Amino acid sequence: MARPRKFDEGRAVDAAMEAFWATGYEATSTQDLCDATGLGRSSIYNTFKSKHDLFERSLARYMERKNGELFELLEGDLPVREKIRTLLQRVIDEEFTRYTDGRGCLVVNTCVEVSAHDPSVAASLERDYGVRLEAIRAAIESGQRDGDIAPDKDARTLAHLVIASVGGLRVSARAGADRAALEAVADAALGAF
Amino acid sequence: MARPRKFDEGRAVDAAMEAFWATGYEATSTQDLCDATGLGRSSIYNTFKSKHDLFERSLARYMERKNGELFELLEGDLPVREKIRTLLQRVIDEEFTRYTDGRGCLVVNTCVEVSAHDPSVAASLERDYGVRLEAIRAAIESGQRDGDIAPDKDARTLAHLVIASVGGLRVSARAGADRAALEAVADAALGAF
DNA sequence: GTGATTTTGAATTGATCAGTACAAAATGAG
DNA sequence: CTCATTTTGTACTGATCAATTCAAAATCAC
Repeated sequence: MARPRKFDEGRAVDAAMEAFWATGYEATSTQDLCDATGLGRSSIYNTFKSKHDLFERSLARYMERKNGELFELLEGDLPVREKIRTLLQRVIDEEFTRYTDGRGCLVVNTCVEVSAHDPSVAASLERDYGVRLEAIRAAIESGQRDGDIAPDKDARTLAHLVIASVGGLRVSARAGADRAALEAVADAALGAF
Repeated sequence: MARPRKFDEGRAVDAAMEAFWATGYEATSTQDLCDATGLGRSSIYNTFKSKHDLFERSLARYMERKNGELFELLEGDLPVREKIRTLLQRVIDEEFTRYTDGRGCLVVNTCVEVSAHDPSVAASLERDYGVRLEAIRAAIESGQRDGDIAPDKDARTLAHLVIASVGGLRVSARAGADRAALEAVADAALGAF
């Protein structure tokens, strides 16, 4: 029928995601996106409606990837408290990984940088928050049935606490807190369980 | 001697601070800064070296203001736990104040948006973190001497936890968590005391 | 091969970016 | 008043912004 694409759309979104993740939405230019994806401007605008559209798809891809890791962890057979501990430890490890240092988490970055000025992105973030909340809440309730966590505690609240702890650790890491301090904070947060 | 300025430098920094706070560093243009301050470009560049310089002064002004409020709270005569509770409640109230909705906290915003790409700003944020940490730690130790907080707990760790809780609440608010959820999270964080 | 269809690259759009040049306006010192 | 000094407004710099235009290149159905 017609000339075929010589690039993979998914890989392009992945590459764009890396760029937005490293630099932020505003500070990533369309030229940066061309460089990162290896595509020309025409290919990008022919495939995606706009920089904004490509960003939303990059963000969705990031959420998909990160939530996949989260679900995998939660589906494992560790005691729930250990699952949460592992989650928080992973966040700390990520924040202090030398090669990716400073990127943090695209979801957290987007919450702070774009959500207030972009209703569509805000809705996407809110949906994602709900997905994570529900998964963590279910894991905690399961832990309560197993007797790992006191049954009188509100699983939903604990799930909110886990999510807030992740955000808090990430912001503190960016603010200059050292690793030992964040590990102590994670321990303290686990004390609520 | 010479023609006098017809504007107040401090008020100009205040106005610039509001602009950066509302819109972020990258998304605030020098024209926005002219509009916000009411100054012409010449006056701005004659007074401040660059947009970056004005940003750093705006950030310093914000820290000064916010830390002033914090010190005032910590110097009061509430039990320490109540001081922390008040601090967290204020953060939640701020995040849900209709007129300023979405601005969040300039320090948190800057941690996420700027710190990784700007060593000078990162150093300023780290210094500020240290200032807040020390003030909160001292208040907690004082509470331990008063018997309000168990003396076997590490005051420094609890102070890190307070700062991380503030960051976590602010990120969660931007992610779409509702007020009741954040108040429950704040209560849970207070459980560590 | 021919034609319909799509992708691609290069050039270009007007707008906006941060920052500067420069002369007019405003002041106090003498 | 006159002069030295500083601020101010306007116009402008070259660079870069997101996005578009358009024709050449590439493919498949026929």
